[in-house]
Amino acid sequence: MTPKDTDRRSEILDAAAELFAHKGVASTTVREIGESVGIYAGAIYHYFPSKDAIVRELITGYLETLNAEYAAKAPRRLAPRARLRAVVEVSLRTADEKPHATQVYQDQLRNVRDLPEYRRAKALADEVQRIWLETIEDGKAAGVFRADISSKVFHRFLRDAIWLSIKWRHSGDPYTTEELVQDCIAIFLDGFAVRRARRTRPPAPPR
Amino acid sequence: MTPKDTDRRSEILDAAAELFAHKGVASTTVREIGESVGIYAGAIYHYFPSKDAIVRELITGYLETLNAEYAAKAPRRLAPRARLRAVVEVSLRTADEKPHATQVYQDQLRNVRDLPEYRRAKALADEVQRIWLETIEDGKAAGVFRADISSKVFHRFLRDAIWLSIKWRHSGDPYTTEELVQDCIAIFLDGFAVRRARRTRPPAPPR
DNA sequence: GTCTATAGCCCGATAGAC
DNA sequence: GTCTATCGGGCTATAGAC
Repeated sequence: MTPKDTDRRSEILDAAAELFAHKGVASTTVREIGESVGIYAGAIYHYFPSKDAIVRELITGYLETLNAEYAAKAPRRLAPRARLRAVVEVSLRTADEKPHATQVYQDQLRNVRDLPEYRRAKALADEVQRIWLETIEDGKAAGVFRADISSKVFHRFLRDAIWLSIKWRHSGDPYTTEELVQDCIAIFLDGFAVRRARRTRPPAPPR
Repeated sequence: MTPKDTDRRSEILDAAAELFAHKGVASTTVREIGESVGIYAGAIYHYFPSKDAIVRELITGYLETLNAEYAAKAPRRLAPRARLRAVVEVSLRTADEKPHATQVYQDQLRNVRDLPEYRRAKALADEVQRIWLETIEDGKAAGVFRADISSKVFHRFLRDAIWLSIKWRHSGDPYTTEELVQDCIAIFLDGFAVRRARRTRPPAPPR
């Protein structure tokens, strides 16, 4: 495959991602994808065997990046609070860098997770969940997270809040990802209620 | 309109809601809606002028119910913490009672909020948001909620966590709505971290 | 009020020229 | 590698019989 092919391929992938994220996969036509990169619909099929193959590649690529980033930036040796912060930060930064793929993943996974073509995507998604739950369980075992709330419930609340943040951010906000990470950790770990008795621990160091 | 008409109409509405929620609006055909109530596609158009009119009625009905319940169960005279709890509880119970309409609303609102046919739905959605923000701002003014976190950010996190809970619940869980409300309030107000210094206030009274 | 039948349109995907 | 042209099919919505 020549470099030109690679360029064109990823051009198509990017254009499709943007359309899918904006209008939904079902409502986006192959013709529209072609138009937005300046070729005819038929030519798309020179690079991808089907429309669904584009969706699949977007989702798989997103999940691969996410898992690689978790492994690099949120290793198990970190203290639970620091590791959870790292997991949150990686998730938000990845959503920042690949907002369209993130959106497509969230919109589509439920519809496709049981299809045999998506076996690999499902395995990658399961690994993401495993890392989240391990982080939470380790924190409970260390006594820094509350044992009276189910790990799965906490995981889902936090994950959903993070996922959906891509729908209300990027509107030209001055609100940075770093601020979002801080607010996220502040709310989910320390709560929105004003504390009667101040905690003795200093705030988490900036990174 | 005879009672039989009314029955048939809401039968169609319910069947459509279930299909829309499960497969997405775009991927659900009018034929399928007809099949699931035992009539032909053409007959649907005797009750609704278009497929979109069904979607619109579902969304508007959901938002009307939600606003009415807020007014009844979460009046402004409640203390901020109690009112926030009531808003959360009403939101979760309404999602429980109309899971399909809730899902359709969440899936569709972004796509349709600027369409003139959805002016009324948008106004109702704006009122929902106004109540949430008022509750949060009142709590800040009373000194029971943290002033260092943006009300909008907190609102979005909490709202998204609640909304998405319909996607992972109702799987025959023994986990009740009441437990979910409690966990939700516990996490979002008091945080998931173990507290070094115990709060002097007793736990919120059950209702 | 519900049926059958179909108009009219757009879709994903393919074939073959260049 | 991209074009033009088109196939086969599914869609929403309509028309007219009963």
